[in-house]
Amino acid sequence: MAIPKRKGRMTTSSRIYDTLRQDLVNGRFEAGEKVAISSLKARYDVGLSPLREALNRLAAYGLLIQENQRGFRVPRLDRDELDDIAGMRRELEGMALERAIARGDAEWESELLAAAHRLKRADQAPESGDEWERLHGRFHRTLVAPCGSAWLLRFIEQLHDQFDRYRRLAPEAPEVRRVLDAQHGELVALALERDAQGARALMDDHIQRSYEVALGSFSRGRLTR
Amino acid sequence: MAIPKRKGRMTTSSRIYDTLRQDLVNGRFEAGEKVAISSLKARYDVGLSPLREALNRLAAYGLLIQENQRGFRVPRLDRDELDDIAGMRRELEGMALERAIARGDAEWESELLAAAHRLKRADQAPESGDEWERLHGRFHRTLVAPCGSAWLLRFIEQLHDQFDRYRRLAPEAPEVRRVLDAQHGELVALALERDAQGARALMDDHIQRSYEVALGSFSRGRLTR
DNA sequence: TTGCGATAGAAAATCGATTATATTGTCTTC
DNA sequence: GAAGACAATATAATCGATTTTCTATCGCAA
Repeated sequence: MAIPKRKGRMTTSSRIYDTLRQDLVNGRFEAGEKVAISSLKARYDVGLSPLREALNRLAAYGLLIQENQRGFRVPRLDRDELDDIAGMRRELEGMALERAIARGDAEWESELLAAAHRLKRADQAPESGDEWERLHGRFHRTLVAPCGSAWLLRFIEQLHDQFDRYRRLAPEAPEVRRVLDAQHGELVALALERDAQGARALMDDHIQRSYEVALGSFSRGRLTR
Repeated sequence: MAIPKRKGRMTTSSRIYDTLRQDLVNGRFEAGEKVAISSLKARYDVGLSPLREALNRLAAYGLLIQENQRGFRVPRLDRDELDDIAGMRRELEGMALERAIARGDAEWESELLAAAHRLKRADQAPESGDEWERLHGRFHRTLVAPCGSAWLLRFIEQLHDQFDRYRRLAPEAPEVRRVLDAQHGELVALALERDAQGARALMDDHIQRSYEVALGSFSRGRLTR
């Protein structure tokens, strides 16, 4: 068995990239805001070079907008773009889910059950929102993981990050939240039954409802920072 | 080789990004090769900072692999990955084409005809391969442009770049090339007739044949640099 | 031999300072 | 007053040098 590589191989660049990505997805920057590089330098206590490298990566990834000679901006929240992101999520995650159901093996079933269980426990422990986010992302990743297409997974990941920018700013919607949480379990059930059609339909509905929650980012949500 | 200065707001970073992207897509670097930063510095006659920023962007875009503390590598050419890329192209470009046909207006029809005509002329003038590549890319972009989804277009663009890494290394296939060239015209005809089904089917076939050409990158093509 | 540790050299990552560009504010002119 | 020119300031981009980390090689012991 191969020895697991040292996790410690991290550069300042990569660390700050991860941190900034999280902070951008979680709405810790005002949408549309100009990102003053020197203020980030102070805020995260890093040098210019690794910081700029991280910003360049984030711009290529789509979480920042880069304008030559004018630095970086946080993308605006835009209703049409949210529609686009949600629509693409439906298409791509539906596709990925069907394939995953066709290809996933017994090990996948186990991991899926585990991921769903962890998420369910987090649903009921409302104290740690960040932990819930982590497990939620992980559940959705696990669901589509064996779809067989690395590029499809990559795109889905990217869309999730974009989508979450909106969702995390939206006001809480406890009733919808309860439905969404329940759907996670139903998705697992349909996946285990290998009901691709049913699962895809449910995923579609799941994303649609999430989208409706995320739409809230345009009303009250924007102001509650 | 010096980086040509372009008009407009351009940074060294952006210039070298464009150049490197082209060079990577066109197979001017050996697949799997480790990219020695200092050799690039000499090759393109730029400083370390803008070069590293460009490399970071390219890694986030998927044309390079970044390994912490070990710099950058050109991704290997991998048969399974080519399958993946071609498959995703079929899915996404098919989807985009259907939507474009449903939404494209008269102006789109004009631009499409123009793009197809320019490409056709380039087909018959085999001297300038780079120009043909430019017009070919432009034609395919025009075809799907009014699909209505910026993210879909973004993903398609990215997949094209990935696909072309393989295609440009593959040996010439004049007979298939002739078929592919003819299909461009047929695609325009079907688009103008608003035959979404037919156009999608043809696009599927078009990508499939291109894929078969690109497969050649695994035999002789690899050596013809 | 084979494996281990030390080490010199190479390469990547980062820093501190400089240069180039954009932005802001002020003054002038019409 | 509004528009434009200019200077002052702020910020982005880049450079040259330094620090850190990897990698190849060697000597030595089992």
